[in-house]
Amino acid sequence: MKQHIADLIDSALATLIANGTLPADIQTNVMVENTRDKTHGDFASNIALTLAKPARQNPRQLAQALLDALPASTQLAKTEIAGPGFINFYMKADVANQVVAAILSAGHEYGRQPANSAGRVQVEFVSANPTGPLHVGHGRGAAYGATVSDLLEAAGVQVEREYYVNDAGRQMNILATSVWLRYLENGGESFAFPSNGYKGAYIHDIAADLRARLGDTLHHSSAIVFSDIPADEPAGGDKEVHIDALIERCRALLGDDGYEQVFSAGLDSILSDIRDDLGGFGVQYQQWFSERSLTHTGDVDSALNKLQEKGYLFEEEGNLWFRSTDFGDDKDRVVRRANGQTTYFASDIAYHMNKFERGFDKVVNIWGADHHGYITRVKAALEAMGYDPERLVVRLVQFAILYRGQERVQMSTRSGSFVTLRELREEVGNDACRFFYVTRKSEQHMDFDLELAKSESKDNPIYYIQYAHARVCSVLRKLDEASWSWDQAAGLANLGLLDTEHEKDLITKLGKYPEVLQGSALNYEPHVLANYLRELANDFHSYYNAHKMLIDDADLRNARVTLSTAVRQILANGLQLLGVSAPEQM
RNA sequence: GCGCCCGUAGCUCAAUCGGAUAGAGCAACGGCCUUCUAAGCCGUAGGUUGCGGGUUCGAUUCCUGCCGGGCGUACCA
Repeated sequence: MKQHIADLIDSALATLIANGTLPADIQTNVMVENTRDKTHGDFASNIALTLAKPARQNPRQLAQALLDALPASTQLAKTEIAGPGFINFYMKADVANQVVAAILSAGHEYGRQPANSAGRVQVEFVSANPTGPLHVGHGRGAAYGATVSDLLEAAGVQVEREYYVNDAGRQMNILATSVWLRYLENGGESFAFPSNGYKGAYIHDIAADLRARLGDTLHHSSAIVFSDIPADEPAGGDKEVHIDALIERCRALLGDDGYEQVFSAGLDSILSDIRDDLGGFGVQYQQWFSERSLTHTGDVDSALNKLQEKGYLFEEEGNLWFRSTDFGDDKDRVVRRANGQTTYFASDIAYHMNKFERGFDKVVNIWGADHHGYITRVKAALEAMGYDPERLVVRLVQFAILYRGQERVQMSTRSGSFVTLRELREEVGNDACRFFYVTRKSEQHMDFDLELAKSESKDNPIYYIQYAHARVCSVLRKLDEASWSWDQAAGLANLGLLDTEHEKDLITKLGKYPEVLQGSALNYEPHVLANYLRELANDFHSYYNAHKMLIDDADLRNARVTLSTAVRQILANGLQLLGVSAPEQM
């Protein structure tokens, strides 16, 4: 419809240029938008306002000239000039009503673009370090990433969802050492657990499993383990030095094979827990990408070689640096330390090279807001390697602050006193979790109120929307129980009877769903769809309250029930995209 | 210090890539159940969009300077 109106305006503009009203070289950019206020019609164009200056004409007069030159259309009911020079367009009712038939005929597919019609995109999200269970902060990234992925898929994009597993580096070594120390405790040793170690209960579980599987093959006495280890912080030492020394001791005593057994026991257990957790949250991945694999496959070396060839690496004090300042970064970055160890950033460069080599049209990274400092340097590396950095899209997700009533819940992974995503899901339910997380713009800070998410009342927007869906189902059940009949074909034929404000508003709202979905997807903004569903539910509740559907007048009854089922279809489609169930009864 | 994000009703947040009178929900106040689910609906009130300039027909939106908050500024991952 927008396109149709734009074509009409283009035609009118051509006429005005031909008859000399407008200069031949004028720049025209026709924009047709939805009106915010229905007293302004269904669609509006600001074309007369934008052309007023270059054409040196009064905008309202120009608008009138355009209307005089506008070709006749069978779809428009009327046009008018309003305000400073807007042209408002009113659709004929039967044109607007066609959306109901379109929705019922397409059903679940309504609003979706044909699969794989809009390119191929990778979405990487969550990618939390596998050092412990996911906590509520990760939940927002999970819900956001999953929803954005599903929305893109609905927009016709072929989506590959990926989790980058940070299974390399010091934190993982701290984890392995923590597991081993608990294993030793489990075998009867007693000592002060390092203040910088992982103290969660899950470490005990992993250690117990390890002992059950391997017996005491990894056992050493605490006297040997702690001999000559620098003091921990509570004893007046440095906790970092302390834990690093323990890591080295662990490696030395266990050897490569033994250490690997402990290491992978921790990694495998936590990773499978994360997988299970996300699966339960309705979040699926096509790919779990291991950071360690980048070293094994040689991707890290080849990425560094690539930068070397292009002349962006230099050595200083034994370290190998990437000259990222050539691409707008604040300072250059180390990619390989003097001791030969490559840095995390080097893995990141290799990983992004790997992503780009896989040929996606776009690569979307969903990162926690604390990673925003990395955007510049990663894009710098991509550009240096000869890739187009514009193909990398980074969306930052701000942290969600959890409240229990008025009280703020504190979180800390290391101390083990955090609230896990799993606990949150069990407490408030998956539907409320998924919905609450995406109901705000991702870059907005967000307060997640547990009490509100749990409440089964109208305060809780998710119940409100689900209830609208259930209400339509309820009407159909009543229809069955009573002696009423319902004929969808007759309903569609009688949509012209729906002339109340409530009904016209509902139909208008339904007509906007495809572009809401499209805009929500392409801008990575699920909250737009969430808000739309809230509004649609609101319109339906108002309608339901004002007019009875189960009435004697068969034509009107058929029309109203038919409209209601179209609303139900859109609610179901939208909720499914948000990862929320659409219950038939509540 | 520098960089990025944010600042909108008492609270939590919108505002369709510059549009018309800045909108919802909570909370407050007043109404609506003999009627398809009151898990709902209707109404009232609530604003100098942090502050000051600038750009133009028109600014919450773009530019600039302040104020306030968050994050970052690693040879950590």
